[in-house]
Amino acid sequence: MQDTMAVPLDAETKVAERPGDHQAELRLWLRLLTCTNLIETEIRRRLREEFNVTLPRFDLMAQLDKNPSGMTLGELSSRMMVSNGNVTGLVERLLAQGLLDRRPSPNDRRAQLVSLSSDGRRAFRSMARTHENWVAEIFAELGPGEIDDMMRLLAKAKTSTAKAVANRDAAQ
Amino acid sequence: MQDTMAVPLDAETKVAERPGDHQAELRLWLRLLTCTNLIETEIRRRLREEFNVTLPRFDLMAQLDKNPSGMTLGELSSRMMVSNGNVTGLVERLLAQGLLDRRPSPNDRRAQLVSLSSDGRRAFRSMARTHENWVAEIFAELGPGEIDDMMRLLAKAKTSTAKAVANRDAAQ
DNA sequence: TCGAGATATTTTAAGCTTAAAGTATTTTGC
DNA sequence: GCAAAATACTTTAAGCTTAAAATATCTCGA
Repeated sequence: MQDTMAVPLDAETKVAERPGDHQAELRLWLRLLTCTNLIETEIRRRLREEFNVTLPRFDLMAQLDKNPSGMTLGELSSRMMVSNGNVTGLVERLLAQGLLDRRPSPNDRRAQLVSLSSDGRRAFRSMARTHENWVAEIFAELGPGEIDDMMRLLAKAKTSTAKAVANRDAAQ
Repeated sequence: MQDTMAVPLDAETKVAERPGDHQAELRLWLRLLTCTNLIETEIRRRLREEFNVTLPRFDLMAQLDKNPSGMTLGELSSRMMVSNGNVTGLVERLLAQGLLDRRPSPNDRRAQLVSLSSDGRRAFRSMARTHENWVAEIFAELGPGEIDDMMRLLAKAKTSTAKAVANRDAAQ
């Protein structure tokens, strides 16, 4: 029978061949999204309540902490996977708070380099230590083996998604 | 030695006792967030490009499709896990598009019932079928066993998070 | 029944986010 | 060199999101 033949189909073909019957994947996506949102909401709430900071600002500061020599807005944009215009606004607000320093790029008059100010670095280091403990608390019930399993499964989901994105891009 | 004693500590205590050394959890959270955002961005893009609809509007319509007799804004708000004010705006925009019907609640003059209009239902059914195939394509490289594993791990992460949230709430 | 508290919703102010268009500068190919 | 293309960034308009305050209505107990 057609249905039981071991024809090697690529993932895209498999999906196209069997419309309907994707409940398992749909439930997985729903659960993945719900779970991630649950954690993200809690972390946003704690950052706001304990440090009066937003998650995007925290993330931007984390990038700068890893790059002490400074980054351009374009580098921040691609590392954070957000638009250029988004970074423009975030940097403005962090500069206004005195958490960032800004200087012109020595090579390129279009670009500017931003880095953590000493206040910014001090604030970030303190937040990061606490943040790490929050995350550990949130995942406390997962054992080391389960963490490894999840890392592996997420890596696979990521490459699977990348292929779907590539398929879509190829089809215009 | 203290470090090797098999003292039964609950998750919260374990975290508090060993500040630092939570790299594995931190990397897991980063990967979970990145992977979910990758998928979410792709789905948002396809919804916009193929159907000119946003993810929040699609989600709201999905709730109404599951509840054909209509829902109050408050029910929508709690099912979607977003604020009341958020739902007010989404419903306004969907009404303006002619995708929703609205009527006063028969019991409660404060509340209103919204449901999909016939246009809305037709549009949603069409989008939902395609959306299901997108999700299947995105997770195509995961086998049934891997989907089950991930479902189980996410469920565990969810209960673990719920406990962390409860801990935090208990501490004010 | 009356008033206090609860509930359903809206409004407001602030911030995040994007796509698209615009500006300034640099790079590239001839 | 110089024009065209690429790049770095900003601006704009639109939408999403929240917390907090405000409004309207309902419920419940004395």
